[in-house]
Amino acid sequence: MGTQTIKATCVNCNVRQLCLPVGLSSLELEEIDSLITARRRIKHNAALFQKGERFSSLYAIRNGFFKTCVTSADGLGRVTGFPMAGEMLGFDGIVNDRHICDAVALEDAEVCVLPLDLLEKLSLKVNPLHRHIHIIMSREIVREHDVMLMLGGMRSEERLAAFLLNLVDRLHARGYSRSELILRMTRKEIGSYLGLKLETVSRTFSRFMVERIVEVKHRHIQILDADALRQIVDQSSSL
Amino acid sequence: MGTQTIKATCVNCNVRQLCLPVGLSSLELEEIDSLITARRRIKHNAALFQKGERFSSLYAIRNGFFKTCVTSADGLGRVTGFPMAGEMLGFDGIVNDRHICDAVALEDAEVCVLPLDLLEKLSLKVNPLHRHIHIIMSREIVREHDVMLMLGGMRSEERLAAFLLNLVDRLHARGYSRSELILRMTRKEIGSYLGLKLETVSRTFSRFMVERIVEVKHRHIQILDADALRQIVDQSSSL
DNA sequence: CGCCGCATTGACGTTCGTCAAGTCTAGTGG
DNA sequence: CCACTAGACTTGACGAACGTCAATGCGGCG
Repeated sequence: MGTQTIKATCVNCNVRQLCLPVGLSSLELEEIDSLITARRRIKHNAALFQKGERFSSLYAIRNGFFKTCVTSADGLGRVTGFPMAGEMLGFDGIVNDRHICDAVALEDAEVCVLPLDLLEKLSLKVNPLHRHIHIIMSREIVREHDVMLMLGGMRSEERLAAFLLNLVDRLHARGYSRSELILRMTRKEIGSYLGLKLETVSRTFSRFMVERIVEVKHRHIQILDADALRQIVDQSSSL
Repeated sequence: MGTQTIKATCVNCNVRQLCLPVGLSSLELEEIDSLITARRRIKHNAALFQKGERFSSLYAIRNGFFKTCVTSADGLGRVTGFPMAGEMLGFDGIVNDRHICDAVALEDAEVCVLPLDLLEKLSLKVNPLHRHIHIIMSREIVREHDVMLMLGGMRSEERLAAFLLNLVDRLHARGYSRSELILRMTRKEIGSYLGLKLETVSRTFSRFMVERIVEVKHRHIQILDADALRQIVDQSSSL
């Protein structure tokens, strides 16, 4: 089993164009590699971290697909995001030194562990890194911003259309088709993320099928008319 | 008019316990003061920055009350936050070098201008500052996180209750009453923030009055039963 | 093969949005 | 000082969108 011990580095990572090291020189890249103290494999349905857990590190997803969710007191939880390979997790934990949500793998996954204090030390040396962290956090702020706008002002069709377009765009940036995708999450999880009940998600999918906008076969989605989806998103109601 | 030129510094700022300098030594505090190149006075209804405007600086609110909003294509906009004295603005602009929303003063206000590149340079010298920026951005991520949960899963009463409690808490941290407040925004702006129509906001206020939970006289709010409000928030519907 | 979780579909109820009328308030100018 | 007005707010009647409850279908896994 010697092949299993091939060192996983940023250099041989297939999402290095999307992840933390974008725009760094190969020298700087090695510095980052040196800071990654560990990688963790997370099995399907296992948690990378959980609400209340002590914060110490950020995580970069090397491969796999996650959901972030809060499992509220009443038992049921709410999904707040679906991060995928090349994206970073854990920023919620910095402010109070504890994570405020769970991160659960929706398929077997692997992440790079980035201890924040090491990252901060390193960014004293590697100058672009400094700005880089700010950019990634700003991106997360903007992402949540967009979700807020969606949740506050869109109706079910608009939400689901925006959701599908967002997913397929991000997948396309990772080399996948821009018209086909496999959903890694249940209708309930989609609904939770979109602020809808699972039945509404299901009905809306059905409506899209009738209108020949998408082809839905359980979790396999084919986008037949991306322009129609974009049009639906754009007509998002005022408020 | 000599008194007008008194230098405004962090040292004599009455929100220094809440703002960027928390936890810094007086020496470090002076460093921060040296980095604040300018202060800006923003008149009621004027914009501190606007969507599309080039990003260069973060802003710390010295006094006054703002709303952040996106004025969408269709004319009407959506409010995404109500930052107040001691809080920071502008993180949305870092990622794409342009602001993605407007920041508008809801009363005459004054802000400290913090150019990001100077801030980054300074945090090479002043070590705690480094972590501090991360904490403040993390706080913003968590704040938006909470808004997402509200917008996705709460009904009108729960949203308004959460809104009032949040406002009064933040005002209390600034030395104001924990049971009385003056709303600086219209019903429409509240509704926009909460994902509700202004009529619904008005009706919900009325219901709270009937139940003797709050006393509402236009924009003057008196909280009669904070526990009842907290109870309403806690029973937020599942999903 | 049978079970169980996920998904779809239908009938019905609730909540909130829409439309509209009318009130209140602060600000303006005679 | 007061009438006038515009904008903010309140309230009511109605309708649309989504949630709720329930029955049924489907597929994967032991």
